[in-house]
Amino acid sequence: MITFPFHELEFWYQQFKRDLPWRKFQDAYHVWVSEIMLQQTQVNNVIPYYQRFLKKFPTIKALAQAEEEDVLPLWSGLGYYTRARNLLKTARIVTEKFKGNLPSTFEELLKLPGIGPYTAGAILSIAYHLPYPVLDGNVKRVFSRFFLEKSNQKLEEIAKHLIDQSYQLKNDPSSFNQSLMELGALVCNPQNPTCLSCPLQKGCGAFKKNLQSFYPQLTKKNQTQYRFFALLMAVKKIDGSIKFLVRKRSKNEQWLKELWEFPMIQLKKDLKVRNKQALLEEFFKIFSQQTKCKIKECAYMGNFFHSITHHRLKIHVVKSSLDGSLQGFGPTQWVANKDLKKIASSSILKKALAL
DNA sequence: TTCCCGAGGA
DNA sequence: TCCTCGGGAA
Ligand code: SF4
Repeated sequence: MITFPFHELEFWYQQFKRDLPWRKFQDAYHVWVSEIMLQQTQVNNVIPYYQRFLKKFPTIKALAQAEEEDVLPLWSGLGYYTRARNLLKTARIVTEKFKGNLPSTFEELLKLPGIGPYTAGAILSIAYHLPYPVLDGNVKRVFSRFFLEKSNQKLEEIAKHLIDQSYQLKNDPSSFNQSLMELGALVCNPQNPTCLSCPLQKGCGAFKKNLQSFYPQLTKKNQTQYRFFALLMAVKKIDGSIKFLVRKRSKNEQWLKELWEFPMIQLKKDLKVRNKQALLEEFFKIFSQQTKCKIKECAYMGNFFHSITHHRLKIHVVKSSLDGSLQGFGPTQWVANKDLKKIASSSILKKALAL
């Protein structure tokens, strides 16, 4: 028997829980879509994506009938794009094999692409009200601090025991798990936990010993690697409207596979921005050597950074008109500004446009 | 600049 | 068991 303030936490949750779009309908489909989007992604960034996604695909069957080209644009800028591809794969499997109902056992859920232990637990507890633990980053942090425990294995055991105990007390696993995650997000946050307003304060080990910043165990991080790129925003007037040239990345690229982007060339070293004329000439050389096309009326638009896990990309942007076609970049197309949001892309495209 | 966050493949 | 994938907030 573990001592834990179940009632205080539940009371706090009912009072302070946020009114999030995926809390409106907590059936398996809504829970699944939201939990996939919330993997590695902040709540506030997910909200608009979730709303657009559900509007376009209100049911799992609607999603199953879609093609990747319909799904990926709704993921543009959200990151971890295999999530969207796996979402579609799983929708098709579930529609064919389970008549459109997500399975309600841990083992069956784990077999589905994109569903791991956390997401399986979330679906089982939130949608099906079954006593399965969820141990995401938020919950891990709360337990680690409350029980002064750094071992992942021990934390998993604690999570299992607590959801069972909570269930014995006739608590709904859905609200118990969500209350833990909500507390981790709103109160017991990573950098600045507000222990003075925390419903778990009384029994909390980290609070008692003032050790909040040492729990949970911090994971060692890879060193950031820098890469430098020249990006070409080629513009052309077609039938009286301005269009941009984009290319589709291949499936062999390291990241952002098969997404559309403004053509980029990796540089051996950073460009010096001080001399803009020299920079433009350098840029011209880089692109004309590798693309066999002529760029003219160049303008240096500036640069920005973009992070992809432990890589940090510094991207220089030149806007120009273009004669001839681009060789060696795979499929290309000219797209009007207003249609750029309809293609699958990363947020690099948005950042370049915003310069 | 650093930090945070699940699943899958090697 | 380690390493990889994106992006935004602080
Ligand atoms: S008292 Fe502080 S450290 Fe303990 S659970 Fe609450 S917010 Fe976290």
